[in-house]
Amino acid sequence: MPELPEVETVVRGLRKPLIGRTVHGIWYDWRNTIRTPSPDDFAARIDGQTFRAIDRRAKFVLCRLDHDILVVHLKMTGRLYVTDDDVVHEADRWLHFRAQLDGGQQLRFSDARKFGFVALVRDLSEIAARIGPEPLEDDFTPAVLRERLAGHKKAIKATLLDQDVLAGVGNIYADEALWHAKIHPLRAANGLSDDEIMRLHTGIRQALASGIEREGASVSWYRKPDGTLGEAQDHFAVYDRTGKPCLRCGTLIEKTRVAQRGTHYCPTCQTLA
DNA sequence: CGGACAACCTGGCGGC
DNA sequence: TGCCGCCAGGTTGTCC
Repeated sequence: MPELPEVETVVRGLRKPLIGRTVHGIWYDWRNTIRTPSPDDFAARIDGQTFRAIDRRAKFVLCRLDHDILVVHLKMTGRLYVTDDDVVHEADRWLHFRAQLDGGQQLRFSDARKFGFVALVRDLSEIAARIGPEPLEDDFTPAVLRERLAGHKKAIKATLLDQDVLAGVGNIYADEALWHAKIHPLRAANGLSDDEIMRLHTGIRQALASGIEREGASVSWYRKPDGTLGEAQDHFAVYDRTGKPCLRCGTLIEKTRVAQRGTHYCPTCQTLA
């Protein structure tokens, strides 16, 4: 599911039900779901801690407890939600982790593909050493983008997906941002003109802001914490629009592969030369 | 360093 | 209906 807009939507939806709640025990059924520390240490450490704040960094959900951070990565199919103890949730079919809360509620993590994980750390750097700048922060300027792209001569699409270069952009929003900027996904990252970098900077922020505004893209697995669909997919310019007309010029959108990822673009608006 | 590719896993979908 | 191959929003590690 989850790129920056989807994770941001999850974070916003979890604040109200989670902040102020205290953990009283955990349950899990898949060893790899708890990345660190060991399940026994995890259980002992989290017990009795209260959720104080919920934030996002890149695609990580950061649940700030009294002494630790409960970090959750949703990867492709992760879902994170709070329900009453006795509620059977539609996503429980793939439930792998649960934290019992006071007040008769539970924080649940479900993940059909089991790529996602939860972790308990003092600092995010323990599991993610280098993460690029947050593209929606005020200090992310075109100059910062130019500096981040310098030295990367591989395809701009692949570079945008690199979380060390820039935080939070994934396959959907990379395609959308490049369409907005009228840049071909195979252009060299360090070969963009100043004007193109300006357009890409705008395109990245526009694509991500639009995604957040629509509360994420429910292409297949993603749901908001309340279980309902996001609406960003109804406003894509190129992603999942193969064979449909470009919203700018009418040319049919094409799909190819860049960095082993499905890549959608307009062959007229986004050229290599 | 870059690029290709496999791994980690499962589910959904289209085609036959 | 059943089976098969392919695809999927992410990340990491390996090999050349």
